[in-house]
Amino acid sequence: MSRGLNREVSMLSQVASSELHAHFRPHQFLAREDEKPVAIFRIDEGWACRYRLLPDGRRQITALYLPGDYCDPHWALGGKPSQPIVALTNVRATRLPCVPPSATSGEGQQAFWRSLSDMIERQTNWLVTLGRKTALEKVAHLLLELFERLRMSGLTYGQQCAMPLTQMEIADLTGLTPVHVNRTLQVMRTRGLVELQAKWLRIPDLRALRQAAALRTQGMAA
Amino acid sequence: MSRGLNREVSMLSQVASSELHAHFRPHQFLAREDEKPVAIFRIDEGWACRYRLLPDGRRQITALYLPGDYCDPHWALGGKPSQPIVALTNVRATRLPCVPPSATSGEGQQAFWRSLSDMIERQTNWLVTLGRKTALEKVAHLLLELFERLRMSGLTYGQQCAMPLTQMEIADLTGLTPVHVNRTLQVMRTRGLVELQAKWLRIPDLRALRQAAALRTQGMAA
DNA sequence: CGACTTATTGAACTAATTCAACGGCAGTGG
DNA sequence: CCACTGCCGTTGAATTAGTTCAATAAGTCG
Repeated sequence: MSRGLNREVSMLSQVASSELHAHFRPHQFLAREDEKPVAIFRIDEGWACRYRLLPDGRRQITALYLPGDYCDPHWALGGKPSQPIVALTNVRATRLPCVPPSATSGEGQQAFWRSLSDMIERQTNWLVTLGRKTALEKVAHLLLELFERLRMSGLTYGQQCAMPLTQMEIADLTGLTPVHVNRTLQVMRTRGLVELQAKWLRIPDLRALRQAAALRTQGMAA
Repeated sequence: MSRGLNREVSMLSQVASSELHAHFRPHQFLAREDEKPVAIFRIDEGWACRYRLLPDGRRQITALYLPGDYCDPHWALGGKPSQPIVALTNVRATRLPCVPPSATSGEGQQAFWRSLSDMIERQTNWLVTLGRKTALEKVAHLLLELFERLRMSGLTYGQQCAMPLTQMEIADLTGLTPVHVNRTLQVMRTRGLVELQAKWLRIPDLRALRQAAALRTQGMAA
């Protein structure tokens, strides 16, 4: 999924609306801002993100969608997409009906609510990180979250996982500049916190990285 | 960043569980971290907030609850409070049963879902602000959001509304230091963006403040 | 008043940004 | 094949937005 530049003949971004499956190439939109309530996608393969662009070009990515994620779950609450969603890699996704919350029940919906709940929780954690943490803590948080989310989906291999993000994308996720992301990653590498090369991430010491991310409670000098 | 100085009082924070109404004084908890799923409160009067504290004392406030808000709506999705909620002023609140999403319908629930949806939307906006905006934009965003939320509840008086937050609380909301909040407010005052004194906020030019906040360019056409 | 919290100001400092340049690598096109 | 182009990662130097430390004023409340 990382670099498989699959040259597709069709420039159509979506298959016919009656179809369940869709796929997208990097930079293609899964949803546009203020668009009509389209379907909700479940990502089957690849990465996507939601973001907002400020008038002067500053960009902040506000959610990352990995395989298994719904995209975007909170539309089911009645909102319209207020931010575009774009593919970061090649993406395979499944189109799901956009159900109102009161009309839902059953097993699949249970998973869906949990997914929404998780997204809110992650989002809240990022408020703390963006508001109060240092560059290194921010990047550590991101890489750790990626690894752990992928691990939950069985997409890690020992201490490793795919990491297709460019440093500029990492910057837009962490609220830093690409240059500073670069320098921060170098520090993390020399400290042995991460190994990151050729779009693969290896985390030698998960505990140390958690410590560096200052995520939840941890013992520190009193 | 705000130093430790965590002086949350640990008095009894709730009235008897059979009662519908509860009230809290500043620094009292409406909910504690990782507590059992208690009731959901609807704030009837006063302000409260949800926050996270880092081991070294840095604090980030992750949600602000104003009159009319549910506290916290996303618990209905099955999560437990992962962050404490504390009263910022005197608070009157109504205790509501914690309903599972699948068992809900009707008029009141409609409002509840919209409330959750709004909270997610606001939270997403804050990701952008904390990640990518300048100090002045951050503070402008906060004051603007406060004013517009209070206006929706009929709690504004012309161009004015209550603003009980201390500069330190503003700092913990915007991810700045209290000192820098002070200086930023002074700049905003001299630019005529806000008048702020004696816990009252006046916004002479709403449009100018919106501009300064670099929010989405759209008047919220009441 | 006295104790405390909050607001304000100055000066030194630093984490992160900005600007600019260079090298590698992949895709493109002759 | 090679040159060309664009993107991405890397590095250096100068700058700046925001922090930190410290001290003083101003409000609040018993």
